[in-house]
Amino acid sequence: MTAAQADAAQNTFRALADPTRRDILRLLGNRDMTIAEVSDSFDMTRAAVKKHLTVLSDGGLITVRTEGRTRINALDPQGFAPVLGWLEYFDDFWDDRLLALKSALERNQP
Amino acid sequence: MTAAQADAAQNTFRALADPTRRDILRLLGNRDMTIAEVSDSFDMTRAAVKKHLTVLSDGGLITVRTEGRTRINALDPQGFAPVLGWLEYFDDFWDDRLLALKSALERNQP
DNA sequence: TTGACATGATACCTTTTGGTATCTATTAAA
DNA sequence: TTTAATAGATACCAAAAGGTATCATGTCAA
Repeated sequence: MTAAQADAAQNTFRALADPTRRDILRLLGNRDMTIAEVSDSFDMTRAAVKKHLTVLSDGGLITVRTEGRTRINALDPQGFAPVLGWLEYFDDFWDDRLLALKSALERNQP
Repeated sequence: MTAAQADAAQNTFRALADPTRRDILRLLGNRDMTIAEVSDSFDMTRAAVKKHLTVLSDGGLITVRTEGRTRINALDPQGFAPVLGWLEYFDDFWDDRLLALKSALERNQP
């Protein structure tokens, strides 16, 4: 792994470490949103949400496009690649029992 | 997702957010190790490594067993389940192009 | 052009995090 | 039974993280 790739992975892992940011990603999985729209879902100031969006952008997990005076935040699924790549190192350890557990967890999620 | 599951996921994501801890997991993927053995691979005190191991244990990513006066740290692959489960929420977004990218990343990793 | 709206930027505060230094407890061996 | 090795616990420190408040900037509309 190159140094740049390692940094990218670090930014991505860091972005995923905060529960608010993970919730934001789920929101953006439903539809693109402005900062104001994202902020409506959280009990914090827009400035705080903006900081989270910046971290998510640094992690490559979202992209932002400007439309007039609004800025639209969109999920970027490719941003997950560094994490998936890192996790694959452990593929040998994931047996059928673990995959079953993973599926069970998935079914319990909203 | 229950509150307990959410907490477990948080502890796991937090454990993965630090590059030293991700390196420790890779080390333990090769073989089980004592704290002293893990410490040999890093330029920091055993106390610092011990803290990282505690965070990894809180995240469910390693288990510890006592043998005489040594404590053996071992990778626990089941600890990845909350992360894999969370990531699966985005499965719909992972198209062939992304999977190809993921494979490319994997090939470049040591 | 004025005014309202959507956002960005900065300063500041508190808590958490990653680290060291130091002390204590337990276990194996001479 | 000393003595050395392995590890846990605690206090402490600097830096980073998450948050608020405030001000500046750009854009649309009357």
